[in-house]
Amino acid sequence: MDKPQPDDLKDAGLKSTVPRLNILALFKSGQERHMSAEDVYKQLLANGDDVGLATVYRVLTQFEQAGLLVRHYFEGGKSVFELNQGKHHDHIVCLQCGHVEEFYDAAIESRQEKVATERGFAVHNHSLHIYADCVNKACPHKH
Amino acid sequence: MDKPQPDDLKDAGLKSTVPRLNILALFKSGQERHMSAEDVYKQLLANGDDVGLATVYRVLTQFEQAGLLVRHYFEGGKSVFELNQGKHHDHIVCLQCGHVEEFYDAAIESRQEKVATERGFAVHNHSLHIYADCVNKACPHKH
DNA sequence: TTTGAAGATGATAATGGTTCTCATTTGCAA
DNA sequence: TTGCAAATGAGAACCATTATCATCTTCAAA
Repeated sequence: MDKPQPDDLKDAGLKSTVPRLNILALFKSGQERHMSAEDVYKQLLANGDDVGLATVYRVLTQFEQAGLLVRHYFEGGKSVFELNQGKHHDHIVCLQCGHVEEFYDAAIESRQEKVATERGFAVHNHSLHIYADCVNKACPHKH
Repeated sequence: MDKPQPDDLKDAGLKSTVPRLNILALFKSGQERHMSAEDVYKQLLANGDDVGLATVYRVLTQFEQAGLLVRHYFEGGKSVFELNQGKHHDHIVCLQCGHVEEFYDAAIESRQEKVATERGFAVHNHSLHIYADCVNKACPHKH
């Protein structure tokens, strides 16, 4: 199941509409894992899909609430979305080319939980963003 | 040296002006460690200082660049500043009352560095935000 | 398959945080 | 005290995002 199924939407309690199918398809295409609303909007237009920016924002938010997408608040103001693959991970963001790399470190995860509970907090979620520079050659990553 | 010294500004290469002194004094007063531009603006007005919002934003940014303040991008859109005390730390933010608690965990820090360098990144900085609920009684924290 | 109403869309206005503009004021070295 | 570069403040401008609302779709029921 890589191609968008109307069921993905149905299961999320959302009507299966053209904009929603297109947006889900875009994320599932995997070309770009992390996209802002603007990115999605432009990509859809480039694909010839006629969609409104307001709809993109709405759908992105709905998908987030439905658990289809995960939203990230990176530095820079605009939030970025990625397909929810179930498995949590954190991010390294290249300050030069904007490339986002994902990682998961069990030790970090467990220490976080420990720190929070020790202080009487019930963890909801967390975000760990490492801002760095791609070190080798001229940014091995895209753009 | 807890009261604002003109030298703090001089050392940062900034002219010693009334708004800058007031803003620095506010942070050094320690009443509120984490404040948004709006928070600072309102507090200054409440103190009887006549300042413009634009100036607050400008000064906050200058202080950040000068290393006097540290800026945080918590969820919620607006950035928050705190006095730079030299020692890095991360944050737990209560989703109910907005209370911010600081912590430092050496294990987490070193694992982060490891993860990043392993992937060919030169770490610039990072942000680790744990979003949680104060677990005991009705939010032991303020507001 | 047609139909109708709830729900979705999209153009645009509105919002909220932040930055820019520019005329006026201030800090400070000479 | 003076002169000017730097700083300030009021308001316009900006940008990402959300709200409004008239029109258009989806989909279940007939």
